[in-house]
Amino acid sequence: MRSHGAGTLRADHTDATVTLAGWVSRRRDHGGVAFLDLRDASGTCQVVADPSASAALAAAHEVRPEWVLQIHGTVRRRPEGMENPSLATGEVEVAASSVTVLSPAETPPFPLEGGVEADETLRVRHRYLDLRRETPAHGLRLRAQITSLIRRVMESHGFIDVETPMLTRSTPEGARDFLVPTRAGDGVAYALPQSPQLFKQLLMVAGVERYYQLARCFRDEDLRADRQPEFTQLDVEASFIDEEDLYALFEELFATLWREILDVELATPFPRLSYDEAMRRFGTDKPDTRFGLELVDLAAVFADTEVGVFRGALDAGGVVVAVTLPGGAALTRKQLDDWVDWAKGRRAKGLAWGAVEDGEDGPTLRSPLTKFMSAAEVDALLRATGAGVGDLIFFGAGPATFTRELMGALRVALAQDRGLIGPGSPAEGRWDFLWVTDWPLFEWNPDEARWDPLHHPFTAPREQDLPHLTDDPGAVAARGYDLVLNGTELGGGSIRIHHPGVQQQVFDVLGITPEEAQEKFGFLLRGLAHGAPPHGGIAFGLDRMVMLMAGVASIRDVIAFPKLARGYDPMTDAPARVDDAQLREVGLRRLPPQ
RNA sequence: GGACCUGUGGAGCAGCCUGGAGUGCUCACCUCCCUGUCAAGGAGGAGGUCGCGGGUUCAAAUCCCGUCAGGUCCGCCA
Repeated sequence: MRSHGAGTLRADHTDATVTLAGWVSRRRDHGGVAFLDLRDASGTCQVVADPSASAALAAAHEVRPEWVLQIHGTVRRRPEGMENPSLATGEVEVAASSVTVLSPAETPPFPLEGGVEADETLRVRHRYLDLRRETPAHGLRLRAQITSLIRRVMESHGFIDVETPMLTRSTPEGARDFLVPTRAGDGVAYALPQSPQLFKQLLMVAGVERYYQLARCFRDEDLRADRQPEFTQLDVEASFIDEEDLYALFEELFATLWREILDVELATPFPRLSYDEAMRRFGTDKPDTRFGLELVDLAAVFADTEVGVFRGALDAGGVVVAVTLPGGAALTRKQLDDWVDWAKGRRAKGLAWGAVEDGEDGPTLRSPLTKFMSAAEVDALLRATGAGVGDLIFFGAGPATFTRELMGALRVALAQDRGLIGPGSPAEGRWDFLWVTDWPLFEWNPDEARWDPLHHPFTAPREQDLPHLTDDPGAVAARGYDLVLNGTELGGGSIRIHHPGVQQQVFDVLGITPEEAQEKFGFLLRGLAHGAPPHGGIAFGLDRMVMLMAGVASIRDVIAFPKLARGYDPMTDAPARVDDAQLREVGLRRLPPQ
């Protein structure tokens, strides 16, 4: 069928007789001579048809883009000056002796060549065409390279790939489950796994010691640019290890990936930041450290303030936090109002600001709040923030976590707005990996008036905090860790609880009774009682990883067949209505229309 | 569930603010011409429910209300 890949031909193939097969990407027909760019999985090569093979020329006149052809011909060097340096095969061309149409094609519904972005729905509906384009095709190949390397590195450390069930029961990740009713009927259903969490822990009980899997996971939640209802994790669990073993292993894995795929040498070990420090300095548990604009706590500056919103926040146990934007004093009133609106869009009551200007006796603050601030406060503020003339200070005041997260989001939005990150920015080419460590085990849920696990209920508490499980759950630190890259959470995990007793203590804090625990996770608890090794693990979002390495903005670009809003797939038209007979078989009945 | 943005021949856009004939651009498509192009070029041509519904108006792509679809974000989700 084919002797060579179109993209593999080089000057050393000169005079070789070749048979190519592939798609027409472009046709340039001059009447007496016609050029076809023939594309296959290996790349593209120019085919020339001229009157010396009149049947081939006649066929070349007829073909259209995306037709599938087989070409017989001879490789020859292009005439002097006709080389195309932008094509890998640009030194040569194939002189066609015959052109055979294997398959004609309809005109594509959107252009496949050139960088024009077609409508998302159209691209996904005709995904088999979209994947012929360079960017998505590259995404798929890059993904395969990454998974191949992952397997190589994991296996070199003795990890074995074990499959876990797709049809299982609800796992405690907290997201909505996809349910799979079955003809067992009577209101029972499987759930698709949100992650293989419990299975991998049981594999540790089983003595596997080193498990990994490129595991498909399912969560029935709303989509985002970096979130799909089904996604793939590099899922890992190991016995007789601690945090340091994991850090070293994955620093090696990522250094290998970046070296072999991107030709980038990562600095290891990766920096570490405690959760607490991340929240204080960056207002997020996944800090982007490629730029400054760090948060500054102003509690000391405004300890005795008469600024109402600051006073109120501090008296209520909250915080006052600043972000300084260098050169921001030049922002117009309209731009400032836009930032205030941006904050209100995130449920903030407001966003105060102050511009540092040149006064008669040194820098002064131009701000709606100035008249409530003493000269000493302004002075202390400028020292605390390091703001100088021409800079702008944004203030957030309110409950600690909410305010820090707001200002952290502001910090990132400002960086995007000012071109500190993104294409063409100084941050381009930077890969800021960091571990976030020392997470709290629990987080207070004020709506439900209870403690929730910050990670999941199987995360081990730090040994020395065990006594606090009963007297001060909020003070218990978890043996958890997240890996963050350029402000994106790549993955997270923890050392797990391997004592049934500790596990029940944690359930007690979470308000899970022994009966409930038995019902939901009895199989895990029974496992832990049969000689569980100390173990821990981690899971990484493969799609996000590939997305960042490919330099694309959406994980849809690195998934072969992605879904759109509300999990809709316009290609297969899924999810689709199920007929009544099928429903009856699985013991379900349609609700009457509302 | 909410906010914002988008919806105009097959594709990408402009037109909308300030209402007046489906008006324009680039690409694709069809026919013809053309022997060195690589985003080939030239001549001609076809192709429209301006997302949908309602309202205002002498008149709506344009203004108003509703609705649907997509995107981004918030909520949600590690």
